[in-house]
Amino acid sequence: MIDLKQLRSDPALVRAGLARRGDPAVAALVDELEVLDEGRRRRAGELDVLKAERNAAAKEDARHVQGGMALPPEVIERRRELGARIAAAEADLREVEAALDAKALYVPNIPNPELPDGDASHNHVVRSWGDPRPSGPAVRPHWEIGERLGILDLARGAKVAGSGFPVLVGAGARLARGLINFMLDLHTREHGYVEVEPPFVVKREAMQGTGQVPKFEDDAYRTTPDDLFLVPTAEVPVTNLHRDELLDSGRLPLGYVAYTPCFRREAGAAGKDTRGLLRVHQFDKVELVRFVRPADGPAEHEALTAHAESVLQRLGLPYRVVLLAAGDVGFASAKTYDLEAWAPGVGQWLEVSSSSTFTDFQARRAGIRFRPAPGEKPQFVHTLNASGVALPRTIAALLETGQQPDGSVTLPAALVPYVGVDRLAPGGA
RNA sequence: GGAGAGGUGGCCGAGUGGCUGAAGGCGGCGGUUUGCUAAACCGUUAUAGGGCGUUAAAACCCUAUCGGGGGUUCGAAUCCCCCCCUCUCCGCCA
Repeated sequence: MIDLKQLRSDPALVRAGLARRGDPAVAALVDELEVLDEGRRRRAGELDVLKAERNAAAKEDARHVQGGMALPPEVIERRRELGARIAAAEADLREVEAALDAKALYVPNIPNPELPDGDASHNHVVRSWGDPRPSGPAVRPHWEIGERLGILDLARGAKVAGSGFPVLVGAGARLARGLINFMLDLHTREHGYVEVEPPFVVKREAMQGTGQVPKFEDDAYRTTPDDLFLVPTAEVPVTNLHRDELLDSGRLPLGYVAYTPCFRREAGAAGKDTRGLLRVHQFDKVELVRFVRPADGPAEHEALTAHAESVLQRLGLPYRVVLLAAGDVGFASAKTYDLEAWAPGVGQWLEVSSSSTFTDFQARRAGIRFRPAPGEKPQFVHTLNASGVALPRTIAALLETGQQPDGSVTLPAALVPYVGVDRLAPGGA
């Protein structure tokens, strides 16, 4: 949520920051917000004066009545008339406030100044890890490997739920389960996260708190008649764990790790890189969420990114870390690193994690605060999250990286205890 | 799903129409006492919006907030209606 006070005190800075997103509609929105904000303050001020009048009158009347005297009819008439004026002014104010709130929810976060200018073509690789296996005709894509091993059944998934709902079978299912357990163990044991299993559906307010709603409502699966949303990421239920709370400052930083399935309609993304496991409507993901003091935000973001990276390192998957440009960062994010694993079969870097700091944007929407020190005023926390990591593309990279000439796939040592075998072979499920 | 009881500040808890932003307690903070610790005692301690003010703050003024929304009333934490949540009992059920 945009900070209206900041917009009022430093409109040039806010506008310049938002302009870097490259969306002209945002500037128009900000213009409207300023007008509405001005109107709201004027009306609220007028209403406060009327209410002060009513409160003073009520006190006076109370003395009168308790002194045993009845209120004269003309006084009651005057009070009624004041009440009517207040009611009218309230209705007027409510209307402006509703319009203001509705607009404000559509304003994205201000990109961090460190981000490169421009659109996605200006994203840049800040570091990489590992030696990518060369592609070539003999290096097959994961969907071929998966079907041949009998661990991936795209056709039957499509029959049951439609395209984009893959079915993992036998060792494939065990691989997914093993990956989830491996990642949860890594983050809880070595990185100090508290594991949670949150609800897999959330209320509209929760979606609004993290920024998926109202602007991106069509990307989510929504249930009727309860108006609950299937979680698009564990970020939503986990961040909202502390919605409308004043956190004890001694508890910060707070780190949670959660496994959930994730559901995304991917409206408008049809046809683009959708083969095999590249883009699906339901997938498994282990997510890291942190609540931190604002001053610690930048260092926490680097640490968080490193936690996600360690998963890929343990899995022996070469990857690169990409800093997103101002025109490409997500709506709620101020700064995002994408982690892209190399998939030699499809010959692409696959985004398997996105590590973001939302500064106080989500905290402001969701009302998540802390008191810096006894006696000081509460402040909004900073929220951060990173996938740690998402499964389908990681499985794609694992299959394509580990494939052998004989058709089998070797698994990284870290995974062997979790899957129970060190290689996947045809018929060996 | 049925019946009943509840939801008040960081926490517990009093409060059935005006004197209540709200008793009391806990916790926090400051102080007195103390060799130190503990205890005792005194004081203090909500959030938000706006005004005024400031380098920035504080102080000060107004308004709102007792689960959420609506209503009655000159006036609502308190009365009425709807909704949400929690607890107890019953039913159903993985």
